[in-house]
Amino acid sequence: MSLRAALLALIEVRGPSSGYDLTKSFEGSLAHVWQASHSQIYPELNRMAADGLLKVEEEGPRGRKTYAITAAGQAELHEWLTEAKPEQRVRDEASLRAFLLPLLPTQKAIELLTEQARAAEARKVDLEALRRKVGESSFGGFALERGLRHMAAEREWALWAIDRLQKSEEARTETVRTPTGEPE
Amino acid sequence: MSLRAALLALIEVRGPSSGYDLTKSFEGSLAHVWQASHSQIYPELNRMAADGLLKVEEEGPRGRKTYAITAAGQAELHEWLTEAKPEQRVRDEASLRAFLLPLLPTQKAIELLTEQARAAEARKVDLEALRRKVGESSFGGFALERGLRHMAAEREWALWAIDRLQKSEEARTETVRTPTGEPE
DNA sequence: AGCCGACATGTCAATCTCAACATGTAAGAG
DNA sequence: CTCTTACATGTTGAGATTGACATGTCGGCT
Repeated sequence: MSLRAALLALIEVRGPSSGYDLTKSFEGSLAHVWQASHSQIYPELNRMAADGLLKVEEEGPRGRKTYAITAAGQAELHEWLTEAKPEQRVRDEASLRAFLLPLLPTQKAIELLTEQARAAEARKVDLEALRRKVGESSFGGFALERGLRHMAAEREWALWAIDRLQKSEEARTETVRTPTGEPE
Repeated sequence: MSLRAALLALIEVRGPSSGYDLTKSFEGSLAHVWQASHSQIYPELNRMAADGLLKVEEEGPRGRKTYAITAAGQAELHEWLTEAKPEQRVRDEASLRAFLLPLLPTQKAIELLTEQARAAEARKVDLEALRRKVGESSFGGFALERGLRHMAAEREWALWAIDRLQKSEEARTETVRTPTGEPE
């Protein structure tokens, strides 16, 4: 359902568009939040036209078909935006990896977390650059800010986890050195 | 690949388990990070056994089959945990909704964001309760902390977005009331 | 004229996921 | 003995997604 909503929304804001245009849009800033390639988009546009949500407004050169949103399409989009209950479940490889982290030896876990903190920081820098480029209040601005905040949270979590692992490792080493009682 | 990794990891930490056991595990705290139902788990276990990652250790009453991890399975798990590059792409309905937020009239957007902030807070409270229940350093502890931080970020983002929308709405109303120059 | 890159649309097979359908056993309560 | 609940394992059909295959056009450069 999300692909439909995304396509309806894109056509709503861009005006009548071809599958090719929409594919390009999915390669732009939208790629940060949802991905779809032409092999998914073209069939979906055909289905949506068959369902009356879109209509082929114009057939141009090179077989180009321009889809426009219909009243039914606008209704469907509005319905999705306001009524449809958002999918709550997370299914995120990063979450799963965080869950399974204790399976790794401390040192290896710290290495991975360090890399992850670095990656989150890099992604944050990218998003900041994107914001400077597209301006404060461009279309995807809310999503951009959201991404930034989540990346910051991710990075801080990784640093917290590293710290925790290091402390427990120190405690362990200490215990080994002086198994009982005070040192010396 | 993630389902395989999750199943291998569960069997690694739980010891030999049946599909039924593993299905129950997916209904527990693991459900916060990854979901799988028995209709996905049973066939996957069979494939993994065929691939030599698991072996049927024991057949019990009621057709119960207990799967144990093999050396190849342990190798595969270790490989996934340490070598496999994590999937970076996000495909998250919440992100898409954030992206499309400007399509809504300000008031409606504020309503939805308010609900979202509430939902994030509720989820945060749930996770805190879970942590109190299972203890500080239980198996999923890192993922739990990560979830908490992301929920906090989500809530703060929603509040920020509400504030921003309210300010732009006030500015708009103000402009309407006094189209040019100073009031009065 | 020939070639290349961008434009433009499709199909297909494989994989993942979900909800629904389907079947049967064992244990305990009444 | 019957009923219910938990145990236990499947299959199947539909939808989502990906990567590879496939085809053809148009404009500009050499």
